[in-house]
Amino acid sequence: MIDNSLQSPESSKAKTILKLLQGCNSLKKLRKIHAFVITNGLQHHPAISTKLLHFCAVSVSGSLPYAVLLFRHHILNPQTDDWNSIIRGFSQSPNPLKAIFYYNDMVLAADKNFDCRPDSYTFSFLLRASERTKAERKCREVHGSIIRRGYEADVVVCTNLVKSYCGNGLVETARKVFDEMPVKDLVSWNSMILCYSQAGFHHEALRTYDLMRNENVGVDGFTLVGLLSSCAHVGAQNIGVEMHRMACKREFLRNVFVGNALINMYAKCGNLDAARSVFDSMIKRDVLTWNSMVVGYGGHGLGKEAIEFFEKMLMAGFHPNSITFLGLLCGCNHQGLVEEGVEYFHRMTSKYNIKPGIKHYGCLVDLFGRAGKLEKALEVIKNCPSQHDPVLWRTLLSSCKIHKNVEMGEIAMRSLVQVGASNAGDCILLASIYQGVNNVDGVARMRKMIKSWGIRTTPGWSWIEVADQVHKFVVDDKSHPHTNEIYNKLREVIHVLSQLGYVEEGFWGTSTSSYHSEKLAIAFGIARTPEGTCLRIVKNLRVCGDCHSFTKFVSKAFNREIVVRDRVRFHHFKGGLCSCNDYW
DNA sequence: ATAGGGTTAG
Repeated sequence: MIDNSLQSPESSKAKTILKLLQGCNSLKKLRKIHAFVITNGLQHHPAISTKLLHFCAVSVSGSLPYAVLLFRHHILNPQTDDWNSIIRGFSQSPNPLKAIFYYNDMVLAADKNFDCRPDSYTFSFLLRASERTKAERKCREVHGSIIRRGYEADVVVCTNLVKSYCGNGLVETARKVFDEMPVKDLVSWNSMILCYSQAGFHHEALRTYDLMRNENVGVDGFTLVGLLSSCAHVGAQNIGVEMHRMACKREFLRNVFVGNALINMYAKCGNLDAARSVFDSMIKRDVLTWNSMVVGYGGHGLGKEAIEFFEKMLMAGFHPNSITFLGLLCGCNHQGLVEEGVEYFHRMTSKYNIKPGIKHYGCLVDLFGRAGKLEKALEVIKNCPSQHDPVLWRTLLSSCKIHKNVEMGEIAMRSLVQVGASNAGDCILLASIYQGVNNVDGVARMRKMIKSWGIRTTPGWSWIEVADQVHKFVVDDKSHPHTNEIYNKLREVIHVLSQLGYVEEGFWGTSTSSYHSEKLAIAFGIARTPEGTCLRIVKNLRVCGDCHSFTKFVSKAFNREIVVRDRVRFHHFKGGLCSCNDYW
């Protein structure tokens, strides 16, 4: 029957239809073609129905419901290709679970019909579906099927498997699959690196690159983007510079993704000049390029520059998005540009139709709070759609600490308790507010609260990059292989500083014998880098008053520029002063 | 005929 139809005059019609399908770019045209197919009795012509199905299921101008219709009624005996089309269609649809259902049907059908066994393509689509459904059990099931059907050596299938496990939060399992792959190509390596980077395992990402280098699979733009993102997160500028060199050598600089990632890396490592020069050298830019600069300046507390770039961005014809405004507002915050910040906050909605998110409200609360307009800050929280968010109250609480406002601090604390989100950090904040006004009872109450809850604060850590190695320290860290050297150096540094007037501040006025992680990192940096080298520290919490003062003294006494990136912003220490003007 | 990879904020 098939052969007959190809021999008959209808075969020329079939050819026409296939050609029409190739140029089809809308559902409307598709319906016309389909009508033509039916009037000519060609709906069961295998080449045509398969092509039609593929188009409907996969093409952007196709239609998945239409594909289902074709699959059910026109394709009498679906083959692997047909199943693949429908599974692929659903795997990228809003309902990826259906892809898995179709796969189950396919397996049943394959018991009777040899022509519709799943192949490596099927598994690629299926894995994408199981990644998107966020069902780790499904992912494991699919893994089982892959092994049973003998595809565990297929590079593409395994790369998808790695991605799928990672997407489901099973990074270790993904790594195991990756390690067991008999053949790994450039894409597999890139995927593994990107997975780590996206999961926040930045050191693993960088370590994986070290392994990759020995494998002769090369490097491309994708590799660099993943690695640069991790460099940015851990503040590894030396490695980032190495990537930059590589990008220049291989002409990856035309690649917008690479350029953006470079700007971000330099900005996050505290080197805005380098970020700027990458920006200037880029031939093509997009919103992310501009955002990276605005966010870069904003994060450094350079509100004026952030605004300047924002205005340039508009003139260049780019549309700002919610991230642009986050950078802009952040810059206004740290420079105390209250009027400007408020103005941009309103313009965000009125002119650009961007709904402010919780972060934007947080910026506004911070903007008022930092500037001492605590009533205004409170008003913002009360008028905000998500006024039960602990982050906003916590922001207000820290503003109260800056301005030593007990009453407002208690309001913020009460709200935190009310929404059931108060933690030890909040108690410490309020305690230091009490401490500031010599309210002994208050301090004691907070101490008791922390004790009775038995909650511990987030452990702090600091990173420093010395000679292409990132070293991590926690409070009173003794795990570093050169602990003795570091502690000796630190004691020596403190001795030098104390002769210049530095006094160690204890927690709540008590003397303390503990060393915060950044002190250890700085001591290590001084011990291990040549004089004059800039030290770059990244830490997960805010800088405390004592460490801030310590770092200022170090920058002067040891003639070092020190860049500290804390959870919120950058501090550039130089000659005994900090770029934040002691306001952070 | 049909496959796998991308950066900001959090």
